[in-house]
Amino acid sequence: MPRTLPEPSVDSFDLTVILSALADPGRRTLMRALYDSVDPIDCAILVARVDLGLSNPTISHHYRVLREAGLTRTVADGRKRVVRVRRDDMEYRFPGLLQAVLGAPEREGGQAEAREGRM
Amino acid sequence: MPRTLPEPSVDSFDLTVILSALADPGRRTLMRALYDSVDPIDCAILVARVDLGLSNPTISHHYRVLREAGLTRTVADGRKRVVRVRRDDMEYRFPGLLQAVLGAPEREGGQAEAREGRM
DNA sequence: TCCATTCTTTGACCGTCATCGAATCATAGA
DNA sequence: TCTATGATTCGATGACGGTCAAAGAATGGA
Repeated sequence: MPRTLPEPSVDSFDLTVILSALADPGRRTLMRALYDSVDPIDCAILVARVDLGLSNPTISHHYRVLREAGLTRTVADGRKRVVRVRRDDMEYRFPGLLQAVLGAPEREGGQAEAREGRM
Repeated sequence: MPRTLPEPSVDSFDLTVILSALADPGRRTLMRALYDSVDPIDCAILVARVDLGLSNPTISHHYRVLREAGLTRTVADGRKRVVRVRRDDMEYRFPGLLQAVLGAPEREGGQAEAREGRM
């Protein structure tokens, strides 16, 4: 029987907590991978895909931080953990934030970008 | 003679540094006051207006963090410090980020907001 | 030149955080 | 029931960050 792990209600989102959660590069990497996918993803598969180079306890810690900030929803089903971004809730409380944080390149010319106009 | 205090070039903006800078409530308060104003503001006047309840060294520290992240530009003229948001640079590197962070209410029903539709 | 004012830097303190190894827990399968 | 597997918790450690008091520039005025 799947059970949803503890998470804050959308009304109790805290911008400080959310920005602190997004301030970590590893957590942003997880968020981007989740953000690109519409469907929920198996935690283990996601981790294997992005390869953060961190230990299992640390990964688990990061998942928890994201979930307790309200950024993700995690459903435990047996030994499996399925996670997804709380898009609607985030959009309701902080419109455009996820797109601005996850959509922009980390550094100048990071990923494939438009790169036109403006000097 | 006015001199601009050291700041990063727009090409060396670091999302981790910027989000960390914005993760502090006091710094966000400063940023909002700056963001609402089009013209540069005298640091002392700004601080007096928002009243963070912090010591002078701490305020100075926060100003420095914002500046070194690339969020603000500070010009020293005599004993006066004039600061403003680097809107264009931020918009170029992280479009929509400042609006998303500074425009949304900190908590549910924080400031005067639309509050319509959506349950 | 000297003093008073204002901001910054320094140094220290303390709490928080990222990280890992080891131990613990929970579940699926034999 | 027993065991193997995957995730979490615990405990420790090192680093970072916010804060302030005290000391140190820098400036404007007497």
